[in-house]
Amino acid sequence: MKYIKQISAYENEVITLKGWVANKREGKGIVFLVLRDGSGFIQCILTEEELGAEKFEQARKLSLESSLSVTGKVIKAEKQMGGYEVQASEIEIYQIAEDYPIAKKEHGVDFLMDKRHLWLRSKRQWAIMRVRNKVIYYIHKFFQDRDFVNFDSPIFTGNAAEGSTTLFETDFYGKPAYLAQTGQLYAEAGAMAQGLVYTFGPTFRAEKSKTRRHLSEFWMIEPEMAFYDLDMDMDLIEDFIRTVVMDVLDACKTELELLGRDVSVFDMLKERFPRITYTEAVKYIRGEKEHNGKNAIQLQEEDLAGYQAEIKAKEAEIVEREAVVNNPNEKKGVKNFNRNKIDRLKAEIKELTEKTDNIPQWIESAKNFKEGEDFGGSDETVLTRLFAQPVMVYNWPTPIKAFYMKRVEDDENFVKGVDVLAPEGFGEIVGGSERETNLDFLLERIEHEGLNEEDFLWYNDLRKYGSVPHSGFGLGLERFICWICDLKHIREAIPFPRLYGRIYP
RNA sequence: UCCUCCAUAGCUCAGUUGGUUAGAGCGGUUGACUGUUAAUCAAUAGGUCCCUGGUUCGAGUCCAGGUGGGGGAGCCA
Repeated sequence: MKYIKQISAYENEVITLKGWVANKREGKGIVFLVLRDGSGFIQCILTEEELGAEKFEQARKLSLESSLSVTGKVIKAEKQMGGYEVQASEIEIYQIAEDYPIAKKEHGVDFLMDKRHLWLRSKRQWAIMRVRNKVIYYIHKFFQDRDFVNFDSPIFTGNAAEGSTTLFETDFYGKPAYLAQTGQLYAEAGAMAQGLVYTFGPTFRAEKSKTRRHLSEFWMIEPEMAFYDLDMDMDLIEDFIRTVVMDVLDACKTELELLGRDVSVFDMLKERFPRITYTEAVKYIRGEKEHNGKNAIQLQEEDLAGYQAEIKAKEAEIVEREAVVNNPNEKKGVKNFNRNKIDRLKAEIKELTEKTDNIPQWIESAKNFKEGEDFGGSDETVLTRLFAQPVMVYNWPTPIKAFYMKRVEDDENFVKGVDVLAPEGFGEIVGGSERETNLDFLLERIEHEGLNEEDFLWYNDLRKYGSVPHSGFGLGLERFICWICDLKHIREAIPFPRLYGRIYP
């Protein structure tokens, strides 16, 4: 069996490929077929001359997503994606597909989400899933290369690990149980047994969030390291992000090109990531402190003006193109082309308008940011806009962070947590901390959070039997993929997204 | 839970200050065209205008409530 991915090895040879019709165009006596086999896409040329009248007639009947095998000669074709095409001498049809619902035309998200099981076949989704696969592989490789042990945490848990988030409740032999929102506490037990561990599994949050950054079910990677302090933790995070991203860029050149991802933005990863304290970050957000002569508030205002100018330009273009469409002497093809362009421009304007509607609120909230609050999505965007690299914000106010984070020496108002914010507005991709080892402090925080102390007896044991400084972090897989692929919405980063109000398919 | 926008053909969308028979493109079907890359030409089929109620001589259009969805806030990875 031969696959499209290896096509270059078979130049001028006759091979057989098996796959599906991704696209088709016809002329008299000739059919152009884009075949996809999962490993890639290739154009096949089916002519009446080569196939004979009967087979050619079958070929003409091939609908989108029909399954077939194509036997033919591999020919170099510079113009084609992948550089080759197949001159077919024989075809064997498995099935002529029914009318395929996903057309070549653009579709709305709601429609595509209902057809997610088919949407996954589209080029763009295909590329994203391939990148996801490599991201997963290189994350494992990163940790395995450094002798971390993959350590699975349970999915059913008897308690909420962090008081704030809403969890999915389920019935566990008559007792209430929750789907895990994090594996971290269990990873800590693992680190005390293995030294260096990482979990890699699904987590669940029942937040009624409707944003492009949230999923109800997502995959998280949580390393936990014995004898690591916060600085060592941050060193590892930086090494981790740099290594995995570089590996993936190298392994997924075709896919990222297909996605139109500008990979040059990742050159900055070679430089050290900025590390700033929460207190400094607040000053940047409010526009009180500048970085390289750039002020966060001004940047937002410039962005807003930029978007508004873009909208005006697109509106002007629509007027021009509408004139073409309304010209009775213009050719039909030209009119259609312009009509399509207008459709797309309108969609783009809609998106830009959403941004321009939001930015003023964001600026307001940034200006009025109160010290001690957590960052909102917009505050993160404002902050990351100042730096090329991912930004590490550390030493957070105690009340807004989880109970298990270690207090900063001599200042109980702050804890040794770190959030890593991805550039380009992709938001928080990593959250980590050094863990509290003082049992009294822990008990105090557990009580303060309103958590049930009995649920944490086992966790507290870790502080009684050979307690050591230790740290870890959590990476949201889908957010990481969004950043690497430049995805607008997190729902594209996972095969079957589970989000508020959606469980089908 | 709150703010905001939206719902018309299989899909993407028009639909004027409320007015007679609701439109276009794509896709489908049929035919014409040897090399196309969402761009040829022609013909043709295709509608519970999201639901319920109201205003009106008359509602796709206005009003109220509901349902579903997009974006954002909160919360978070």
